[in-house]
Amino acid sequence: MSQQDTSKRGPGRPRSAAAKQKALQAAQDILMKQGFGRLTIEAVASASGVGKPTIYRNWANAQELAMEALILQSPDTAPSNGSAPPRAALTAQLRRLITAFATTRGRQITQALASADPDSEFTRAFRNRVILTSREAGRTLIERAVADGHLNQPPDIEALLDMIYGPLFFRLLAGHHPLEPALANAIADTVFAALAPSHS
Amino acid sequence: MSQQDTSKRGPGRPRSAAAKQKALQAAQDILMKQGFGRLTIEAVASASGVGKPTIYRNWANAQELAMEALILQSPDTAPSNGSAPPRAALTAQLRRLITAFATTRGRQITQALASADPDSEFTRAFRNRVILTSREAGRTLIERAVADGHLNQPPDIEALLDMIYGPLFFRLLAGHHPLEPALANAIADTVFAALAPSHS
Amino acid sequence: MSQQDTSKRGPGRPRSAAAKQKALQAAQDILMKQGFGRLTIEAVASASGVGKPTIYRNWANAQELAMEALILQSPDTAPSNGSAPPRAALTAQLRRLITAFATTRGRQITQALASADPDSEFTRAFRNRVILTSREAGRTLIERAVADGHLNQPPDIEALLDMIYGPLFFRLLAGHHPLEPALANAIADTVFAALAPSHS
Amino acid sequence: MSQQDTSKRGPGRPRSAAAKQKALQAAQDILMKQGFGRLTIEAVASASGVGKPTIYRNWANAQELAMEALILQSPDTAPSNGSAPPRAALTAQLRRLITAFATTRGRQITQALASADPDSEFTRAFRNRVILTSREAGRTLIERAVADGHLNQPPDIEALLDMIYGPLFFRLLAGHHPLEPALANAIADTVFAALAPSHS
DNA sequence: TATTAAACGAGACGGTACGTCCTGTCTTGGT
DNA sequence: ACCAAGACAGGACGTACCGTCTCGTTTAATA
Repeated sequence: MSQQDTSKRGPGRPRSAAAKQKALQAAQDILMKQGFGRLTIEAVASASGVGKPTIYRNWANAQELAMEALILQSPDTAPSNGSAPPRAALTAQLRRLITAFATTRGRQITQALASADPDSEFTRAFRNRVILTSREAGRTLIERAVADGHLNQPPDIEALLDMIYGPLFFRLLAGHHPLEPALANAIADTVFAALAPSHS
Repeated sequence: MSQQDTSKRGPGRPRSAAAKQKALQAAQDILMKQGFGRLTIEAVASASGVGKPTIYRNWANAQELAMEALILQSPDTAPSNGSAPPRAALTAQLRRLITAFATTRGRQITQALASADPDSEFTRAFRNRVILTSREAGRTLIERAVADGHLNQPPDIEALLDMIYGPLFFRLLAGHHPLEPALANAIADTVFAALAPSHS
Repeated sequence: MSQQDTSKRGPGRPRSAAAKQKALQAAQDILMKQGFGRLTIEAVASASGVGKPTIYRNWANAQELAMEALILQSPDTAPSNGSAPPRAALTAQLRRLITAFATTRGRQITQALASADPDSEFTRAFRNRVILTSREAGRTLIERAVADGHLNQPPDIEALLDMIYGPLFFRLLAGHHPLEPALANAIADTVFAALAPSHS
Repeated sequence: MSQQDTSKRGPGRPRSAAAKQKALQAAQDILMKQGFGRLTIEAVASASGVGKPTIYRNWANAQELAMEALILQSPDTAPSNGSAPPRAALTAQLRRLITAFATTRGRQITQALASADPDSEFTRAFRNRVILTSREAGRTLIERAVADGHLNQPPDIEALLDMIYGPLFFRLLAGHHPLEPALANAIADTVFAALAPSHS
């Protein structure tokens, strides 16, 4: 009888969800108003009224806190709607991503990724939630298009996905070119041109 | 002739090239042995025997110093050799980039880009030297291939270039997949498949 | 009654008396071995193992720290023993002061007084503890001698006290003449000559 | 063309008295407007347009420069006018000193004396010019009064002089009491009471 | 219901690095 | 030869955060 959880929890006061929430809220505010570089534990503690040790109980350092705050700000990593034709679906998803990232948040995500320990559990979770969901949705989309005969089987799906989603982060990171919606069409067109079924 | 320069120089003792060089050398050592996060002005000053004010006279902060040190470490951004067939030339260039970036240096470059002020003059120079030379070499390569009839004219050359070079930085930044040489072939193949001349 | 204090203490970790003590000890050592000019916050921090911010939490600057260290070094500003005849008591007190000040400490006290903010609370405390206790003891001594008929009432007691104790600091400050025990007798004799009761 | 100019003058450019004067003027300005603590070599160089090495050629450090600037500001160390009765002459001299020192300058003189190397030649000169001229004038005054029978021979003239002039510096240094003109009378009266000829 | 262990806020702790200022010395080119 | 300008190595300044550690005060599960 699956009694939910064996409830192995020591005695004592449980962690306060409210404190964690207040800290996250303050972190989001600071990210928006002051930027990634100003997101210090001290600033969050003083802005939220939460004690520093409580923050350290929930996150190992400011990067982790920033990543969790950035995850919460994720507007909607919702993948493309299933029924649309594949090229339009991919274009639409990329367009949504570009719109979502072309703000301060996009830059902050690259900063978080660059400064975080790449092997930490938190970083993995951040990557999954913020980047890889879209990339996995893209994989699904491609695979379905292949199955439906709209595309040839790509020889290296991982490389193809990185060619689709990499340009966004490249522009955010290097800043050599603005992150414009037109990029979405160009990417989708190139992918579909490269994998177009033979005669069609 | 060759009057070189009329030596327009303000009064006062000129900056010491030796001091700048010592600081850069120390910065490179620290980058290699301790990583980007340990590259502090204090550490460079103490390791190089150069005074802190002298360092601040040459660079506004540790990021700029790191960027200049990373530029100097650039092994060879030499573009592809001209005479090879275009696809092989692109593959070779990407392969060389991947080899050069798959070390600590690649990660450090993303960290520098992510943490630096994107509008600073120094950042612009860093971008040009470290990233855009390769990207521009790619542009030349593509344009020549188009002119020679090996490729169709791409509708958006900027997007195409970002699809070629973006995946490298994407993998460095997000770490979801290792930066392997096989990526070079996959990218080049995809590009040439997408832009293959009509009948072929 | 006299409920002493209900232990009014704010929240948070209380200041560490040990840290303060270690800093003071190091400050005293530096004063003795290297002099007032070498008493820097950095030196105290590094010699005592106390963090700089902790030092700044207790003292606003090196002068204040120096003053507190000098107070602690006060050997004994104990006033003269009551029962002696007044002139001998004054001579003895001056002699003790001269002996105590004719060392490095005397010079350091003038340096501290000269360099400190004259209106700060700390300076006031220093003045009271190091200088004015002796001066007030002198006042008591004079007043008792007047009451006992050994002296006439001086017209300006403040000026008289400064004539008694000023010469010591004058010599320490200007260095035109060494601070010798003979000065004690000369001062006491002059005072008692000036205020000798009429017929005597 | 550049005919040498055989005007007999030592080789090389002569030292500029103007530069020294400009530096001293700037030092005085800074002393008046910003105080002793702000009198740095850098500030003087930048305010006066004189190069730092030139300043170091004339003074070994900021204290010496401050002392020379303070000497120049000496309003009038003129001793008392000879013909007046001795007590009035002493009172008048003390009054003038008190007026001159009760400004910022008095405090600055104590700061200079306290911070300077007591054995340096410059400090000796400063002491002589700023302090001891008055004190020697006092000695002359006392000695003449003794010779004229207005005073008894003091047993320790050095101590007596320090009892006369010490109180001024004591008040400047310790700040326990303002430096008021009334002090002049009190001191003179005490001295003349102590050394009044026997029957009077 | 009382106990009790852990979480809470506050804030001090030892540190590290910051970026600035000043020191006293040393090149420069100009006069 | 001396000047101004200004760069140099060095070192202290006072501040900001780091991540850890007491404090005294809740708070809620357990006993």
